[in-house]
Amino acid sequence: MGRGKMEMKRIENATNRQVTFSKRRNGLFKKARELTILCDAKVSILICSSTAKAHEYISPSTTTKQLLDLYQKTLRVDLWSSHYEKMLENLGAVEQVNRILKKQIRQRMGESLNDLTLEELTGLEQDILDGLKIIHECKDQVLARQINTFKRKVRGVQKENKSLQDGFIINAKEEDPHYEYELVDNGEHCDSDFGFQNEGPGIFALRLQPN
Amino acid sequence: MGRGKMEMKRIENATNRQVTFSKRRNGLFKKARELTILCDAKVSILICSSTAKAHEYISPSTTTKQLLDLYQKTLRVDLWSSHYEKMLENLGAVEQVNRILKKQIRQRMGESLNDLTLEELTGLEQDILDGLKIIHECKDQVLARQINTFKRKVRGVQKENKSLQDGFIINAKEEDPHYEYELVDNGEHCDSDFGFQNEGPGIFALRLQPN
DNA sequence: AACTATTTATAAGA
DNA sequence: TTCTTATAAATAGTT
Repeated sequence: MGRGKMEMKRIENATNRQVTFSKRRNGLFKKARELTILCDAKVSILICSSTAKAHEYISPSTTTKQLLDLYQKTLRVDLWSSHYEKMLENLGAVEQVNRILKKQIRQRMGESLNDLTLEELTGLEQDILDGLKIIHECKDQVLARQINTFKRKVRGVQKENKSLQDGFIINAKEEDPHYEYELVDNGEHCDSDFGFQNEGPGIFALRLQPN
Repeated sequence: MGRGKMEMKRIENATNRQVTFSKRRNGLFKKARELTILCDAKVSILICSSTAKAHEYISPSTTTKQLLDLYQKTLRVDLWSSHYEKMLENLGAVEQVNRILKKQIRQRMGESLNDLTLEELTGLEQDILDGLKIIHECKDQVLARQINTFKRKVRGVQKENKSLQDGFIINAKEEDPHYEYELVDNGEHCDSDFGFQNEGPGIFALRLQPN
């Protein structure tokens, strides 16, 4: 139908193929629409073009899913089951992992210990001690960092004070030559809450909740 | 296309409707077949006629299910969702829990600590110490129980020995009246592997594996 | 996207 | 259903 008979084989020219696809897809959908109206049928068309694009026609007043259900029912096929099974399997596996993880945490929190042997308890204890050691080291590092930061800050402030003092002392000396000695401070025994300013009283993210 | 223009509305005569349905269904399938060949596309057509009969066209070298999957993927719809929405949600939630649990365990093992504040580290440490304390208590209880069991056993054996000794001593005294003092033992400093007989060298069930 | 020469689909009738 | 055939519709190639 057109200027010359078409040979029934793949159109090699990609542009022509794309154009023909568009035209014929529209034609197909039109035919489907007509069938729907004239014959009171329900039609679903799914097309994936060679460029992997999806196209769909579905009769009004129905859905692809409805039609699929009807189709499965009358042709006695089951398109869902493999999906369903896969997902169930997946869920089961994840839940299993979950149970194991929860038990590990419970045991690390001192629950569900009754069914452990002495050797298992000793192993658990050792694991916890290992972790604790690393956490201690980490904490020490954090503390050391914060102390250094604080020291730097103090040194900065001291320097600033010194400058101010120098100016001040020049003035003070004129009135009282002993004034400068009362301002000396080595800055090491400060009880400031260094570094904690922004951490607030929030809930500790890592406090474990048994469940 | 035929003798006279068709009005686009349901054909009321049931026979005519059925005949037209047959013809047009074949026409539609033929068009689908041509589209498949000419344009290298994959086409699926599902039709449910007004008499609730199902009819299907599917491009060769594919299946309805394959095409549905492809279609869903490219159009980002999920036909299964109404079936599996809950399950998916469920899976997502369980996976989320899983991730959190894994992170907690990792942190208790001394990993992933870099993003913790000093307060969080301190909280984590305290949690671990709390758990450890309970585990120590539990271990002590297990030990105490095993020692008691052992003591009972020893006492039983001692009693038995005593009976045997009594018989033996009666015989021994006749030859050497000092013999009985060399057998006295309070049973407290035994280094037996009491209670470990059935636990073998197996892997400790609770040694945590990171990841 | 629009045109048009042709092919194709199909409605009605047999 | 299938065949025939007049006619409507679809569309390949072109612009």
